[in-house]
Amino acid sequence: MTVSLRYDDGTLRAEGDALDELPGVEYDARSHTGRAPAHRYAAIRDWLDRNDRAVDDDVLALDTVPDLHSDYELRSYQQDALDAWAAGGGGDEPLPNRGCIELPTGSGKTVVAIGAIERLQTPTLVVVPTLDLVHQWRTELEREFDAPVGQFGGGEQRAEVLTVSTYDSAYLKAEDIGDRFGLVVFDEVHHLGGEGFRDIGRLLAAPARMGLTATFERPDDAHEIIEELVGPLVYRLSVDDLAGDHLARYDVKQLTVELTPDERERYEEHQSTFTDYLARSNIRFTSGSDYQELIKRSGTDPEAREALLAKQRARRIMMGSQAKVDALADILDDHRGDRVIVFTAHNALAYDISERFLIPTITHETGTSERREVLEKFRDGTYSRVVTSNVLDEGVDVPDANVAVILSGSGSEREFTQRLGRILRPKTDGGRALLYELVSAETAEERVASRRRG
DNA sequence: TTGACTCAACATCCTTTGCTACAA
DNA sequence: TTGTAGGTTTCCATGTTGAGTCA
Repeated sequence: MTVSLRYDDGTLRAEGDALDELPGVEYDARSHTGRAPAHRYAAIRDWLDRNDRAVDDDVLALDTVPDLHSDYELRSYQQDALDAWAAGGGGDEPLPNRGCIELPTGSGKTVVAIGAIERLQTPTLVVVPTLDLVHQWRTELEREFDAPVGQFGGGEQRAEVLTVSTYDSAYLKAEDIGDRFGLVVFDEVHHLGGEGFRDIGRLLAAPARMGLTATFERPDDAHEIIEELVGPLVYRLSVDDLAGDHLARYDVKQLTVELTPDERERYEEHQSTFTDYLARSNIRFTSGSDYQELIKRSGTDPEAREALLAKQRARRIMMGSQAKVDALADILDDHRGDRVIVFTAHNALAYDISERFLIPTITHETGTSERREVLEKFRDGTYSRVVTSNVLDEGVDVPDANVAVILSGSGSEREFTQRLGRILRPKTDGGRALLYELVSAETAEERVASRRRG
């Protein structure tokens, strides 16, 4: 009656009796073997243990770990988050050491993971979206633990007891290394909802899983898949919960500006090209995904294509209106002594601002060395202002500022939260941070702006 | 090691009105 | 009656990143 479990290239192989009772296992009667995606390992083991079934478990191949001890003292909310995670939660049969934690940028998410590593004393894989974060995590882990730290990504492929990987490299290697870790930490776990990246979660057998993010929910509802792969949201604090204690207090000022008559005319023309097409072709946006229908049509229907292009042009006008640039001039004037980051939605606008106000700019076209130089000079005070598009939203260690100006942006709540996070590091003088949001009156931007505020 | 390139993957992209079929 | 879910699978454009290749 013994059930034997093995890891086999990203799946679990089960042999024995009554395999069809096991949760998530597909039984093949001919070969008398069962198969399940590797992420079901913890649930299957849990079921077997609860039903007093004998198990020959050879799934994990874990290296022995040195004593993983960190001197870090968790803040009370970090401790609460760690405890909630250890208890698991949600669902009918919650599994321990599983779940996602939502904490604002700058509140010390890394430290919660370090606490988990120390508690479990098991080989751990940390998965992060960018190489910048790979380096930050390596530095952190090497400082906290007396253990070698390996890396997947950025040209290195070396596994150690503690290993940091990009999502891309984890995707490529998951099948090979899926049995070598007892704990996996997904930093910026919302990425795991991506169509391809979710396979990483499926192919790993690690029973303990932690997801960290500042914005758990996804507009496409893929966080439900994340809950299945990592665990439910077990702990959550918002920026407002920590403002004043561990993050700076802040104010948001929304400034409404008018289009010039010429801009207004062009905006209305493009916008109506778009809406006229919608009316004519009977397209209704009853759900968010209906926009896909329009995009699909534009592949074959020139009018649909023209409608979309017109919409693009209208967006560009409202997002980069003259009045916004003028308002920015006033803001920069009012904040001569402050450290200001200006955000735009389009590179062209970022370059315009850069030229007009002589502010250094960072976009994805900025090379690594130049980028490093600009950030370094912003950090040491040589520059007090930076203009950027979407580059600094996530995964880059950006020096603190106290004023942010959103000249234009998408309706994404995530983008807004990340941009706000850039100014929330506690101020030495206890001062408040200030975020300006510029919105063109009577345009679709009013709706966009309200959407991103949740 | 670096830099320049290509490629693939991911994310956002949206209007305010009310179709159609089916289940509770 | 009322409320809720609903077929299809791919991609107009822009921004961003990591991996891989080649010099």
